[in-house]
Amino acid sequence: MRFTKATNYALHTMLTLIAASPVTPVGVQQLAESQGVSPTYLSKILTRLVKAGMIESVSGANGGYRLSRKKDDITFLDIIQAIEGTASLFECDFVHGDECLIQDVMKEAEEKMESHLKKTKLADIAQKANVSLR
Amino acid sequence: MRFTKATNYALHTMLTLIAASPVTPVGVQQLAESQGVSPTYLSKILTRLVKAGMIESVSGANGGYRLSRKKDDITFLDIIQAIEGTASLFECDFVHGDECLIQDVMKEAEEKMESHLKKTKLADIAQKANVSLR
DNA sequence: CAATCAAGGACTTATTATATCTATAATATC
DNA sequence: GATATTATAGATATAATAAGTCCTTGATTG
Ligand code: SF4
Ligand code: SF4
Repeated sequence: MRFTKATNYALHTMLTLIAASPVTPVGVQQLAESQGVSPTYLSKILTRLVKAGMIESVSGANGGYRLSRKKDDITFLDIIQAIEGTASLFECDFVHGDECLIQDVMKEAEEKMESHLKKTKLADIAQKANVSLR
Repeated sequence: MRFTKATNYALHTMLTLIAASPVTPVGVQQLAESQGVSPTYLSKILTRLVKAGMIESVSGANGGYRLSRKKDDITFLDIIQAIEGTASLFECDFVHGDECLIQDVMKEAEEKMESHLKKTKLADIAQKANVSLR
């Protein structure tokens, strides 16, 4: 079990967008090039962020993507869940009674992780270091 | 990103072994049947637990698997790492300087989860409820 | 020795991740 | 209004990993 590369791309793109102008959109071409990934693929990933309401897209010439929310509202968890989904990391087909002690432990562990990802805002690290890719 | 089914099998098997006799081994046949998984596949999984030193195997007739450590030494994390490995959940090909703020956040989040899995012993829940499978 | 059991290698199948390609729709600029 | 630019979306392709099977070998019991 690993986080997907898509999550990695999403995080880096968001960092770039946070550092960029909140008005002038950045094209996927440019975003993709700096990460060494194909524009079409990155586009698919970013569309999920759009649907999650974190960024907005601008079609047409000079179009691209820009933030839709305030920087400070965006957490690591938001981005990760937009890409990876919100399903539990530990899935079990059966249901043994209302409560399962195994799942309880696993879920609680997961929540510890999510809690940290939720309280860490992307803007926190964006200002600390302007991450230069590649 | 999800935990694999192999981890699920490993956890359930360990719970069974903890509840079972520490001397008389339990055959993989029996362990597999109770979980609805093939014996050969489960065998592969259990071999990893053997190599991790948590259980020991007994070949030959009336053979099988039994605990090698004390119950109280075995944590969720032990089992999970024996199956899933210990690699970081968030991998990045590049190395941008000694420290990367993104990886710092992700690693710390991961450690929160691991910390909980490490402090929870399997024996804790084994005694609470004798999990009956299926 | 014969039956029983785990270990391990080679292989297959299923599922998911990681793309690519093409067509379509929206927008800006001229 | 025509053209270039750019995101969206569906279909498809490839790669990687998970999940499972099969068969052989070697250890142990009785
Ligand atoms: S005990 Fe819990 S984790 Fe195990 S099979 Fe039952 S519901 Fe699933
Ligand atoms: S900034 Fe960190 S996570 Fe991003 S590419 Fe560099 S090392 Fe990797």
